[in-house]
Amino acid sequence: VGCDVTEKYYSIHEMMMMFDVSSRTIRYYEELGLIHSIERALPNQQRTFSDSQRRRLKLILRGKRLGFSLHEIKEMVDLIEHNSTGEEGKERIIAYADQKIKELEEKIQELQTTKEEILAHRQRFLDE
Amino acid sequence: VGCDVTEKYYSIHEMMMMFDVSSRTIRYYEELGLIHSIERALPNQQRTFSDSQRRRLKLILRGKRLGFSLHEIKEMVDLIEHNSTGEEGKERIIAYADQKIKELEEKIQELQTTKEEILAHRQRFLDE
DNA sequence: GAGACCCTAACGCCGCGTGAACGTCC
DNA sequence: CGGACGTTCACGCGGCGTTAGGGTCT
Repeated sequence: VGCDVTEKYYSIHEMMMMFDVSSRTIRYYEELGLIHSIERALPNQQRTFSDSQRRRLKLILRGKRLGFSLHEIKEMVDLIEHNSTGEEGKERIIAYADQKIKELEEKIQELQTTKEEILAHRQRFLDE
Repeated sequence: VGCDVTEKYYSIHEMMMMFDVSSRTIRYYEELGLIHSIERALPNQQRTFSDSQRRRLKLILRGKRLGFSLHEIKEMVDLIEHNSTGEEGKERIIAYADQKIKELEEKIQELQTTKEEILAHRQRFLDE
C-alpha cells in the first residue's frame, strides 16, 4: 500500500465514500480520461489512486455541480494542473484561462441576479 | 395582431430570433409547461406569446446557462412569478425560496473558488 | 402551384449515469 | 467458498435535433 512516505493512496472504495459517488462513476471518469489510477501490472487488479487524483475528482465534482459538461471540466482540470502542456503554447493556455475566467464571472453575475430576484419576490410575498 | 394596446405579442419566429433558440426548443418547453402560448381557437394554428412569456423564456435560458435542469427551472420560474400558488402554503414557498437562495449562494461561492484557482495557476504559469 | 412558413407526432442521438451478467482474485 | 472488485454490454433519462406528413398564406 505504501510506496512513498510522502503521498497518500486511496482505493476506489475510499474514493466512493469520500465523495459519495458510485464506483461505476469513478471508473467511467477514468474511462474518459478525467482521472487516472496508478498503473497496474496485471489486468483485473484493483485500482489505486494518488492524492492528486483525489483532488482531481474533487474538482470534477465541483465542476459538475456548477453545470459544466465533463468535456469542459476536463479542459479546466487539465489547465489547473497544467499537465501535458507543451512549452510553446503558453499563450494559448493563458488565453484559455482568461476566457474561462470571463465565463466564470458572467455566471457569478447571473447567479447574483437570480438570487436578488428570488429575494425580491420572497419579500414581496411577505408584504403580500 | 393587436388586441391590447398595452402589451406586446410575439410569434414563435420572433422568440427564436430574440434568444437564438430553435422552434423545437420553444415547443418543447411549452410541452413541459415551462412557457405557455396564447390559447388558439383551432388546432394547427400559429402560436402567439405574450411579453410575460418572453420574459419567462429569458429566465429559463438563464437557468440553463447556470446548469439547472428544466425541472428545477420550472420550480424557480413558478416561484418568481408566483402563479398558481395556493393561499395556505405560504410557508412552504418561503421555505423553498430560502432553500434556493442558499443553493445559489453556494454555487456563487464555488464559482468564486474556481475562478481564484484558475487565476492563481495562470499567475504561476506566467512566473514560470 | 411552388415556397416558406406553421403544426403535430414520432423517432433518433448525444451526454451522462446505471444495471445486469459474468469473470477474477484473495 | 463467498464477496469485493474487475470488465463488458446494454439500457434509461434529459434535452433536444430531425424527419415525416400535413396544413395555411402569398
